[in-house]
Amino acid sequence: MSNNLVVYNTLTRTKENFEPVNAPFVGMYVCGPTVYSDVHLGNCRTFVSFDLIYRYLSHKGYKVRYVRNITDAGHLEGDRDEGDDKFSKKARLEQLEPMEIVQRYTIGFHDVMKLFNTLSPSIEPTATGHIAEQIEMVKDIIANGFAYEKNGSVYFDVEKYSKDHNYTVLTNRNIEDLLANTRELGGQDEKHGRLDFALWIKAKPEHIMRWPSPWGWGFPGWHIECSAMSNKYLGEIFDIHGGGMDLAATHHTNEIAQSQACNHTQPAKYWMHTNMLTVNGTRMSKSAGNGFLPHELFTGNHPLLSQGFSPMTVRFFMLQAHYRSTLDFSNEALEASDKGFKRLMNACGLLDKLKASANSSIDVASIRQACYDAMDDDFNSPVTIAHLFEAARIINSVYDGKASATEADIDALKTLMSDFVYDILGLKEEQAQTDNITRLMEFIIELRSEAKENKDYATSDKIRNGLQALGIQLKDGKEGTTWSKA
RNA sequence: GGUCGGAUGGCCGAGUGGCUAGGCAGAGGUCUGCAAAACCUUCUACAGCGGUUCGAAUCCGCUUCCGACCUCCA
Repeated sequence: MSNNLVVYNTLTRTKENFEPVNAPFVGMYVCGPTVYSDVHLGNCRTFVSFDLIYRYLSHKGYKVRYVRNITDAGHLEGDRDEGDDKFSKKARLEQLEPMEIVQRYTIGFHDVMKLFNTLSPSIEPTATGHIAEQIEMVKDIIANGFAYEKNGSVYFDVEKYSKDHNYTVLTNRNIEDLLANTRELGGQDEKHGRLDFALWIKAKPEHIMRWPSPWGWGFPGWHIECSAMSNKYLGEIFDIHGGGMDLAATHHTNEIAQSQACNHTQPAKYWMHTNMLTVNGTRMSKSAGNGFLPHELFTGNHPLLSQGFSPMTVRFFMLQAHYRSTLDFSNEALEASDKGFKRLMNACGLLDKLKASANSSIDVASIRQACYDAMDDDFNSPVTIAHLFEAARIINSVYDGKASATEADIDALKTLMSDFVYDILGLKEEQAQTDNITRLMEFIIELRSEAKENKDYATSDKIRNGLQALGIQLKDGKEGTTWSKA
């Protein structure tokens, strides 16, 4: 495995050489979804981005343990550590058990991830499955003097922590400014300081999701689950901790404080944050109500869309932007990606039909190297894709007889596309063609060819136009006719 | 208000001191029974104003505009 990879680390705000704590093993923790409603495209972008990272690290030979949690408890409506648990609230609204909510949306999440062709994480732990670990961690933090219990709840003492540690290490903010600008606390608040956050929350009588603890019946605060589970499965220090950029300021900042207070070490060596998907320049989010749901996108059933876009088109669209850039979601941009994606996949489909020559007029090795260079530069998928389009152009040229490739060149092209398009970018043919359809099309094309040879263009055009209407495009080339889905 | 990040051609989106990003759209051409596809050629850029430099989209300063975070949110 070559060791040229650089990754952008939010901790240092620079690109750093990627040097795993314990190579060739890599531990990667990504904050997963809160399963109280459908995932929207913005959520999906983050998971597609980390899927790319997971795939590339694996391709380079690292043995990656990829942990992505499911948050199924403890996520409150507001971050003031009061108000409703999201699951309890949703359960009341829909007259269901909280765990029915969790089950429904967890399955929905997995279905969507599968459509986007993301690989499953190595471990997908749930918050409710790790209550004991969270309680243990809270106990340790109390024992270390960085948390206090008040009326059955436990809070993290941020001001005390910040005396010896850099609480805002991720966001580089000034703690005094934070103190000055944080909202006023409610009058009944139990916290010592206004930046303090809950590690454990006492359950109110009507609260359904509750567990026994040394401090009474309650439930864990949102941030502690990730600290406890990453610690359990990846150790006190692991390589990559990731999530959406929106999590950096609060969730990840608090995770670092918790781990530091418990284990005396920062949990992750590299913090990676993916940028937001926007709609008309504004962040797509659940609360803003501008979220696209995957099925709205696939069916085109949305006011901003003229047509449906397939999951692979959307994945390709996402990969055409760098993961740290915002990506603006629009019908026009998706249409462009749709066509580009089809062009790339069409070239891949021609690979088996290329004829080898004795001479070569192409240079595959330099394209392969350029793809690696791009991916090594903080997973720059858009540049990688640009180089793959160069490969596609070459494949088309060879197919047209306008460039020549040796047997070795063709093998190299096949390997290149297999490695980068399928394995690393995680793209795939939209629908595997069944043998029957392939044979059927061969038969139809043969009939049409006969009509053409007889100069019966009325028949040949009727066949072509009829297929066009069914969404199948015929293309007459020098080597015969090929077809694809329009 | 505080912190941070942006502003690239018709659209999306890379790029960071000198060398074509790429995709889509547009124009011309080759091929073709005609199409489509493909291939070749080609037109639209670097928010504004200063500064540094032999040279800046790229570095610095200011201005304008936009966004994110500071409330749950990937």
